[in-house]
Amino acid sequence: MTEKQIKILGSALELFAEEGFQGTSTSKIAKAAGVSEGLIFRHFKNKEGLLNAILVQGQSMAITYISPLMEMTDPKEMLSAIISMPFQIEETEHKFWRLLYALKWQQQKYNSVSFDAMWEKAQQAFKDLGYSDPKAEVIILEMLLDGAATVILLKDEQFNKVKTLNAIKTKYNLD
Amino acid sequence: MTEKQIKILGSALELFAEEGFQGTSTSKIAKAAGVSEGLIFRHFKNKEGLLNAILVQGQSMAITYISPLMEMTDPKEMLSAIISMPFQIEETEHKFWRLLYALKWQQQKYNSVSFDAMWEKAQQAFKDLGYSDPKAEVIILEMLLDGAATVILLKDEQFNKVKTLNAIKTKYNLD
Amino acid sequence: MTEKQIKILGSALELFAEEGFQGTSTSKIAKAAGVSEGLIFRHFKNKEGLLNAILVQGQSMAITYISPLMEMTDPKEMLSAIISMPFQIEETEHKFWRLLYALKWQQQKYNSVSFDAMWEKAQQAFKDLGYSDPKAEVIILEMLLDGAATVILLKDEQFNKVKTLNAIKTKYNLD
Amino acid sequence: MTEKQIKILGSALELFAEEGFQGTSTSKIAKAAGVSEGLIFRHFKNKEGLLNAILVQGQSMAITYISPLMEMTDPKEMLSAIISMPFQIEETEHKFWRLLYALKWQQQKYNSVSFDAMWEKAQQAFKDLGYSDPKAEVIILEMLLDGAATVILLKDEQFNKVKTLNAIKTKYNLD
DNA sequence: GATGAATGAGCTTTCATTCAT
DNA sequence: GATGAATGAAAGCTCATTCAT
Repeated sequence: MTEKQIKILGSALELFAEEGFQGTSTSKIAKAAGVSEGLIFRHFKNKEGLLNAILVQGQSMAITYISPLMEMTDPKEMLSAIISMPFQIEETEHKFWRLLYALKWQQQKYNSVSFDAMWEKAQQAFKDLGYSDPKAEVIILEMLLDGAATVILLKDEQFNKVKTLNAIKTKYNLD
Repeated sequence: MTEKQIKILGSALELFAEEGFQGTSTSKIAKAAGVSEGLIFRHFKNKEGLLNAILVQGQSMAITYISPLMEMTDPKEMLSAIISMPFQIEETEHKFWRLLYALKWQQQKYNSVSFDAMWEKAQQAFKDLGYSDPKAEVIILEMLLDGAATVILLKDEQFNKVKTLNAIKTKYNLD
Repeated sequence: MTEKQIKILGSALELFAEEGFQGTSTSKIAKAAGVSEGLIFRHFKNKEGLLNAILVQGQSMAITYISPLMEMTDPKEMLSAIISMPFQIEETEHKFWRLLYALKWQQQKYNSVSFDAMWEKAQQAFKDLGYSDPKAEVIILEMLLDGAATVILLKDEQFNKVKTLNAIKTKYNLD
Repeated sequence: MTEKQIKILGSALELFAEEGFQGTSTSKIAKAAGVSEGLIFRHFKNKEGLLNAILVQGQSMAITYISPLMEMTDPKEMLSAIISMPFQIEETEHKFWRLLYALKWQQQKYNSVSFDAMWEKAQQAFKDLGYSDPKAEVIILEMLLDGAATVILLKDEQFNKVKTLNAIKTKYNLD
């Protein structure tokens, strides 16, 4: 990837996250990246191709997150790690997740990042810990973390992250 | 409101919810409503005016939901009612909430529907029930219900709503 | 058809005929027609839709030419009329035929105007006149008239039309 | 000429003939030739330079056709040879002639291949054979052969070439 | 000689909006 | 109130061409 390609991807991510995919024009992206508009299409074919490139990039980042979880053996440790995830989104990745969460509502085609395997393991963990309905438990945890991510991505710093995370962990007897 | 105005609002809501505000053209709305494109602008001035009209309409509907909660005195009953809310979104309102949730990500200006008063009461309820950190408790419940609504609005019927609702209520000792 | 639609069709025909379909930009057409560029698309959907509209218009004109031939009973009269056709293209229709002949080479999809029925009758006429191979005779006549039209449309007035027409008629014993 | 230059010329001819000069992009040519786009411009300066190179190439081929005719002394033999020309277009040259015929309609600047000298000789031949109006006779023959070439180049094999050629020769008492 | 990144102008098309009727 | 013709700006995208390597 050339320097300009990286610049384009960066500017596009930023703008897509802030103003939406449809709300961002390719000319705006080009200007923000300091690049001719044509170059976007030469490298990514489409506006959608540009989006896909961002998504692919993010996906490999997401895998970096999930894979260590998949190798944990202690159920408590694993659940704790899962729960911590949304609370540990780094500044640099913030934009990507904001985009991904926004896209969920726009079209069903953008489910690129899949956590299915992780939830499977979580269900096993709940079973190991003696929960009576592990399946329901996973659904509830999914909801909770989805909501947590939403709040963190949209109104970060309007609440105490550490305290909230600990409170959740306490609910699951993980501290 | 004339019949045509209602038709416009209905088609707009449907399309905005499905394809996004920016992703929906006024001509598409006009066609769907069986109305000339000019009429939209005569009645609602703007595309944004159309969105606002939908939002206002929805807000009064939302109030219908919240106000009975505000008059409940029993904390358990109230919390139970709050928790049930996302699980009871009716078919007819589905579109509206989908739009509202999607808009959250697009721009910060669309926070039209506010539940602040409700959460205030919820905090009091948690305090009454002897929770040690009612504030954190409210935040967690907000997250959980936001996540529940998300899942319900996006992949409805891929899980057992009744069972999940009951499981949550059990967690809060509400059954 | 509104006045502006007619203007668009007229300018488009002129430009397409002179500079080719691909060689003519919609903005040029709009400017020539004294019309906003958007209007072209509102009325004709596409650049290709515009071309089709021209072709349809021309087709009905062509039928005006052919239908009287179809009712002639005297074979000599009919052949004479067919042969005269390319030599009688009027100034106003010149542009249309130039476009049609140019399009033949571009894509095979533009065979809109069909003379099949006419050639069928011509074959019968040759048979009636005792020609030994009417089928070949028709093919040759088709070639000759196609070539005549080409020359007339491309380098009009570089030769004596009346004299040439008469010479051809003489060849077929039609004078 | 390097191998790549030949490849470029070949692909360009093919595409120009099939989709027109304006309808063919340089990038398409480059791709078809398996060559970088820049190379086209290094070798031929322009898209138009590329066309000219093709035309020059074709012209020398055309001369190969015409020059033997110019040395014939027997008028009948010569006319017979002229008439045969369009019916003997070889597979390999098909593309070139298609392009040349298409270009006639696009712009007047592309009259590269000239047969003037040949028609001059044809006129003399008609005179020698006692035709009353050799000039008109030449014009008619030009038309006929132009039409023949058109039909052959556009809808080859939809008719019997040999039979048609013979029928024409018979008309001119050349068999 | 050859590549491929990069450009900028121009292309077709869409879209929100206005206005005469 | 309602239509539909009309606009002009901006959108996404293509294309011939240049240039550093």
